[in-house]
Amino acid sequence: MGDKDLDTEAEVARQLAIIRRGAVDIVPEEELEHKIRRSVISGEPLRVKLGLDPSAPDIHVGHAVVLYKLRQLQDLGHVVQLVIGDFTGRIGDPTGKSETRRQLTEEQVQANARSYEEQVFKVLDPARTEIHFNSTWLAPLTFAGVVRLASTLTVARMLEREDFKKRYASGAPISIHEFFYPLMQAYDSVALKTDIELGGTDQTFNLLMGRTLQKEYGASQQVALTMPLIEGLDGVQKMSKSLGNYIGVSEPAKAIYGKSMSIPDELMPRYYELLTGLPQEELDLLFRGLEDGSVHPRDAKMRLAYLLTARFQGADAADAAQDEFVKVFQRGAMPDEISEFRIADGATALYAILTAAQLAPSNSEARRLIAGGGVRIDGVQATDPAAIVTPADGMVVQVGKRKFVRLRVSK
RNA sequence: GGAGGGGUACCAAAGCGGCCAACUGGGGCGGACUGUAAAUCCGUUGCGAAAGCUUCGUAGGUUCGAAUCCUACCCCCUCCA
Repeated sequence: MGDKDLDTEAEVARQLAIIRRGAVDIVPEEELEHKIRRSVISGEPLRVKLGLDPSAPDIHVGHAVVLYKLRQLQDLGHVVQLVIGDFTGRIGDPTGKSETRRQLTEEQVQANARSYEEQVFKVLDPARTEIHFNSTWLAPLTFAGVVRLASTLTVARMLEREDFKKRYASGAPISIHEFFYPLMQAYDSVALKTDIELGGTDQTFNLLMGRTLQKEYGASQQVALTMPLIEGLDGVQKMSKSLGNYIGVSEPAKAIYGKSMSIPDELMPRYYELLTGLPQEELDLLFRGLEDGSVHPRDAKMRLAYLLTARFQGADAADAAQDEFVKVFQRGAMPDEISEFRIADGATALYAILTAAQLAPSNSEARRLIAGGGVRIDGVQATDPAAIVTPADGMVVQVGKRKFVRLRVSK
């Protein structure tokens, strides 16, 4: 074996190690190794696919886990194929939700795609990213083509999929067309000659379907690379928009910072591992410090919050968010910037002000908040639900720990 | 197609003629403690300033009075075909 071969093998091993880090599963791993070796020798980058749902362009930190992995692959010289599922989105995701997905217009799809780009490029390298729309190859399929697609697998095989299995077992309805969702996603891989497809562990079935279908169509089979689904702010449920336990990558710096600070301590290592990209040695050091008590969990979390905020909103914004956090929550002072609310001059019921300024959803709720001691005016607790207040220009009304509004009196 | 069971607030789940705006648990919100963590404790959780008004699958009916009884309809589940 010559030096060149040694170099090649070292490079293959290096890439494998990086790709493996944090991944739940690589199926099959030997194939990935072959693909990498071929790529290293030929200088041809691997094509790495990620499918995106066109209807929900709100990327949160949970998605970022996968994006980070993609970024690592890009840094290894490979190319990312983002597939906007504009066609897929039209027939409904088999999530078991009853409401039928509404059809998106061309304009909406385009707008969502742009929104995706903006968010995704906070992590990905645009120079190594291709964006595709799967209507390009799915829309022209004839019925014969569709039948051919469908003939590649059996109902029993489809029912291996967890949510189908459950719904079938429990007697919940499964529409035939839902079977096409995995098929279409798999066909994307055929059309794009994908080498590796990424996804959360919930995507395992779909990713493997890609392999099956590629084989059916005589193409080289992709490797399925799954990443963990990260828990949301509550520390229990998977991060998702519908559960409201997410940190959105486009949220204001303050929100990203604050939400990060509110995660349970137990979740910290996971977030550090999956979202910060810090070197393993540094993580080990940190985790050891947390265990033996030499690092205060609060400080570790502040650093995490800072890293996340800086990643998605820039270092300057992260600095400001951290200063603000220390000021408002650790020292109990007022934030620098408080949104303003215009109010007419003259005595008004406090609860009415809260409702009008959207600090409370209804007058009844506002009254409860006051009675519960959750309302402050210029830092002074107000406890009388029937209180009448004469608003002064600049007066700050606060609900709970984090909601502030400055009153601006219009004459 | 046949037989049975069920639809109650964000979720789960009591209530089965007045004491029910509806037990209880979870979740949410607020307070105390703190590190906007966890755990714990307390309060609160339809709207309305109030009087009161609208809620218990939908629409009618019985009654002084219904989430509770009757009728029709819709939906779900279990077993059988």
